[in-house]
Amino acid sequence: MKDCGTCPIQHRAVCSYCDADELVELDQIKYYRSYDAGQPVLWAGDHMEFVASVVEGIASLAQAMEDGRTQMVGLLLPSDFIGRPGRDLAPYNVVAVTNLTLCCFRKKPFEELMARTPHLASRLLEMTLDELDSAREWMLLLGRKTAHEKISSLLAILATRDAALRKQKPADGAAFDLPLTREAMADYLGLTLETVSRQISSLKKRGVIELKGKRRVVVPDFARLLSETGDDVDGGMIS
Amino acid sequence: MKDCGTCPIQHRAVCSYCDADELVELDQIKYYRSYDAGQPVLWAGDHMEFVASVVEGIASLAQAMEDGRTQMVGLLLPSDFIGRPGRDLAPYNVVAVTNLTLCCFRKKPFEELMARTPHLASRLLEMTLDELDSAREWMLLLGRKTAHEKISSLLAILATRDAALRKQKPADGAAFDLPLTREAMADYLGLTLETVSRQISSLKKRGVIELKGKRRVVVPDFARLLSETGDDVDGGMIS
DNA sequence: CGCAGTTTTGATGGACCTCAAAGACCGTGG
DNA sequence: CCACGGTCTTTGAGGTCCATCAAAACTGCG
Repeated sequence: MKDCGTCPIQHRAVCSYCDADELVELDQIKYYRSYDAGQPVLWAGDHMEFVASVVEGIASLAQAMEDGRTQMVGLLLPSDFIGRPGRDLAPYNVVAVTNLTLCCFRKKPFEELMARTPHLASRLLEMTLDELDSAREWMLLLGRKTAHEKISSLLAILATRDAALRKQKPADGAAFDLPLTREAMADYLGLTLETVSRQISSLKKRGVIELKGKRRVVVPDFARLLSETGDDVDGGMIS
Repeated sequence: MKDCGTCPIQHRAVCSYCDADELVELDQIKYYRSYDAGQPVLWAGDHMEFVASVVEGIASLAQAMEDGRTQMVGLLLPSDFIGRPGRDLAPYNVVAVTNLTLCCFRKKPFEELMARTPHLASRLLEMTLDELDSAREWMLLLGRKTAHEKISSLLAILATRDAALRKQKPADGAAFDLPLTREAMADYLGLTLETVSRQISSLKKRGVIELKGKRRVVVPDFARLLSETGDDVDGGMIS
């Protein structure tokens, strides 16, 4: 049980608007839980006895069809929220992509607390609206972008987010880890893993990116990468 | 200015949890506004001076790329909400698909009211979570379904929603209007209008649907239609 | 009727999927 | 240390679904 005062996501999580009293209440119903990379957190249809904030690591939210086709519908990063007040059954599969630490809240008391304090509810509304925006952004990618643009967009987003973690803008020469396997990227982008691999090879061959080892990506010219995404060079990204 | 007491969406709209006092306050900041089919409501980047509920008709929410590729990211039906408290600029194009009536609230006072009353905020949270679910459902369709399954899914959803309007389950022989042009369907499904047309012709030829005139669709065997969507026959649809 | 917008249908090509095999990486155990 | 298996990745060859280009048919309307 970690202390909220040293929590790395305290300023962005669902509890970020809470005052000291509310944090005390939350403290009483929370517990930490960890998962190794690859482990499932929830299966679609599971009964959920908690809601949670991602403290560290990355989780994926995915839907599967009966024949095995899979579409990732969200990447859960530190401070993102898992679960929905008022809902019992998990609608999607949640899997730990990297080693993962969650700050879980027992669902029932969390819902009661939410009904009593507007701080939790209003922050959750903000976060949900943000997620809706990124889901819609992703719909454009899935429906209208080429394989080439899809990969470039994903890399641009990962680079941007990685820079944001250090409170910077993505710069030329920026390097970041690629936390996803080819298959996970394919499931996120609505492609096959072979196509993902080919497009990455092509970006590498054309000098848009460089690979240091298998997991580290270097972007020598960020504007060049952006120009491959199909988005407006300036705007495009909302979040 | 219509009376809330006779409003057709009073039990589902953002104001559905409001008590009489709150409705009085809302009444003072609201106004009706109508659009003909095809008319734009908002362009991406516009300054928004109102938020609104759809009272009657259908609007589309769409993103466009510079080269003209367009992806619809939402269909706004009666009781759906337009706009986001706390945001100034419209992120998407909103267009009236059919004749459309909105119940608009001046944005600033609406935000103030929302900060004061949890009723509005909690209903909006619910609605936003529902929209997030359908956006994610749509991501699976866009990323992983075939053209064939996409069209079938759209028709199944339209049939289901139409039945829900009369508080029924979709039944064999159910008929409904197709409010979208081929192009609008294509933009929603991430296809070209030619592909949409061909798939509809194929469904018609195989007897899965019948067309009465140009706009009316009859579904002789609803289970048959569902089996063409690629979804679980039973569950699949969340909303 | 003639015209503009929408829809249908046809022919062709290309982007991406599928199937297949080889190569890289990594931990384990002999 | 190297062999070995497992997982992930790359690369290749071929096929298919859907986009593209093009034109005809249909619809509604002045």
